Amino acid sequence: MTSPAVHSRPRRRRKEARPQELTAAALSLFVEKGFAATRLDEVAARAGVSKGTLYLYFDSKEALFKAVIAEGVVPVIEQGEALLEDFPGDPVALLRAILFGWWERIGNTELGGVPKLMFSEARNFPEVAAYYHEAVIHRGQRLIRLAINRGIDQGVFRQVDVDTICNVLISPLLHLALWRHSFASCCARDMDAARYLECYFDMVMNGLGATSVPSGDPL
Amino acid sequence: MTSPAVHSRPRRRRKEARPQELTAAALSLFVEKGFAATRLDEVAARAGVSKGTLYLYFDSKEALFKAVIAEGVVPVIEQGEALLEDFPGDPVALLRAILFGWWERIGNTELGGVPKLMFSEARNFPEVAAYYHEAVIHRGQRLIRLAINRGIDQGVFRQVDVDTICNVLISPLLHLALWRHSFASCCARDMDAARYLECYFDMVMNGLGATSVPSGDPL
DNA sequence: AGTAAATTACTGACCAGTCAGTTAGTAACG
DNA sequence: CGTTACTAACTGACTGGTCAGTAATTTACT
Repeated sequence: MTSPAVHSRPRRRRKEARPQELTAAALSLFVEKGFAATRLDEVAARAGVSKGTLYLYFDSKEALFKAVIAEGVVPVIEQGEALLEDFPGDPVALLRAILFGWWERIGNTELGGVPKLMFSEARNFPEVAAYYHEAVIHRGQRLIRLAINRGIDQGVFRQVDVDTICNVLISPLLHLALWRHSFASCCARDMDAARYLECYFDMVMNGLGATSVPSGDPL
Repeated sequence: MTSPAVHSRPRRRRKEARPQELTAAALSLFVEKGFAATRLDEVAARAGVSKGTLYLYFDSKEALFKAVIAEGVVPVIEQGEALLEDFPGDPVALLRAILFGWWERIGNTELGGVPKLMFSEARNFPEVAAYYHEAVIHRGQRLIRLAINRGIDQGVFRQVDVDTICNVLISPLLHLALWRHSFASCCARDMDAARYLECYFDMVMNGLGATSVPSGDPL
């Protein structure tokens, strides 16, 4: 037989671990190069298998996309919901925990590229977009809404249009994440994240008319 | 404007008007379908010519992209700079004019799709991104910065991190524009723009500690 | 006629998805 | 423990379609 280098070919059979390995590889590449520009050959190669194998676990490129979201982002939302469930601190600390937690667990990780991915591809893949909207956006909005409502009920925040302000509040965080995965690569000065976050949160608390602004870090 | 092709053969020679017709068609399609998903055949067809003609005026798809920005967005920035030059009102009115003007002239028009386009493609076309950053983003940031500085100088706004807050302030507007060109298509409820803008501007003014008259420390 | 403007037909690279074939692992038997 | 028989994981060459960019040709205006 042809017998190519036998030494470095593990070529194990790993039915159990494959899907996670593939979605992890796909996440990296999608975030790095965009969905359209990522070839399935590359995804497979990074996961250490061939493209054919990828198709044993996922029906299509789109199905892989959906799996990336389900494996990567949805669990973080669930963590957030758990946090809200039994949070000890005041509403300001809660809101800070949610917003800064988003940054730490999504924005400032590889997952921070997912919002860009979704904005870019929502129109091309409406089914994936609908799933993301339901499983991530909607639930994320709910988290912020509940935190603000708690603050209003306690008289810590002034009366605001809660449904609308959820989207305003998350905007600067999304913007920072989008920036990092687009212009930051090619335009010299990166935004200073810590400075940006403090400036942002300070303005938001003033904007909400927060009556007590603790400086301690809840996370 | 153009005589609507009476089936037989318009096939006129219109060297002067072609570039604008082509960039206009390209803008529509890029915004509608994304850059990668837009075929040059379509762009040419919408402009009423063939693909070969397109290549008489633009060297490549990327060159067309750049032209779309130069023709579409840059002039609006120039308008903004003219506005700043001789604006009669107070800093609050100026900032409102800039931010709401952005929405009216960019966000709420076809051009509102350009930020999404840029975030999506910045990494794939670093040269275009660099041009956009220099000709649009940088100059836009400067507009907001000058307005805020004017407010701080007059004691109308509190002291803030001006360089950073420019990016925070534009975020919700970008977010609304991005939303409209992505999830809005497939997820039932569109955001109510007027309501969103008022809620946003109200929060921002509170966040900046805006007062009509210079006064003592509000906190 | 001469030439600028535009069209049409073509090329070559690219890539999602397929499938006939290969190999790693495992069980059954001696 | 070794051999054989079997199965499921895996492979990679191939297909069919797409599309940016080019070249040959035709049309319209002076």
